[in-house]
Amino acid sequence: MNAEELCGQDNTDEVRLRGVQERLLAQIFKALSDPTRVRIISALSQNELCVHELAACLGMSQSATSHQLHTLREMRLVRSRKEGRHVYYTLDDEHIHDLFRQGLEHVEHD
Amino acid sequence: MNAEELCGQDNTDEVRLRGVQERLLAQIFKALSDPTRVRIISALSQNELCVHELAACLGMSQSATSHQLHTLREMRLVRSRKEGRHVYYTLDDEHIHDLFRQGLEHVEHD
DNA sequence: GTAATATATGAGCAATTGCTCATATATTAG
DNA sequence: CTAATATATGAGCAATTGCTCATATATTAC
Repeated sequence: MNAEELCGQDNTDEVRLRGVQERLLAQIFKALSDPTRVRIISALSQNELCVHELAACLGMSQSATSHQLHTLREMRLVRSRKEGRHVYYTLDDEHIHDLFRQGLEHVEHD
Repeated sequence: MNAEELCGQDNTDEVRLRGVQERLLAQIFKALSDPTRVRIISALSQNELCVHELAACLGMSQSATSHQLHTLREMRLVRSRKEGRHVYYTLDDEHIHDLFRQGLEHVEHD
């Protein structure tokens, strides 16, 4: 049995696609792999918040919060909406909410 | 509105519990945040495999594979079973399988 | 017994990361 | 206009991480 068969793949295109998906998946999980970012997702799963509200909520500096939001925005896990001086953040879509909640369930049932 | 209210929490015990859960959740996501580990989970979601089979499948050294399996075992995402000289790994439970598949769906629908 | 095979693990190192600090930009208040 | 407020971002630094290399342990083959 060769390595591809052990991985449960025989079609070359499928293997390539799977490889791309695994990298993308790792990126999403990576975005969720930091406690601060999980707390941000957690807070945003309940309220739309602007940066300085989030910073207060996390007990972190404006700069640190903004940097993390930048990361989350790049990963398309959050969306921002500008209103005057404020920039309000929300979760980008229901998928993220679901992934977060399913992870939380996993933690709760431990 | 104070910071706790912005986080959607008013009860102190709830806040503490939520904090613990967020850390645990970040740990699980962290374990899934590396492409190599995602590939391991992906492979194990299809077959039970021993270390050198996994190494071949990943195209990585025995040592690197074993180190990553150690991490995954510590996080209780995989389980090992010894049989003679071989140590066979499987996903620890259905929850991990579900989390992996839901993440994958998210990637596929992008 | 020795040799070969399978796995685990400590040390070390380059790359990445999450913060701080300083600073830039943008909007509102006076 | 100037001052205050809200956010973004580059530089830098300490901590973490994912690998390699060497080596230890365990099992099987002879």
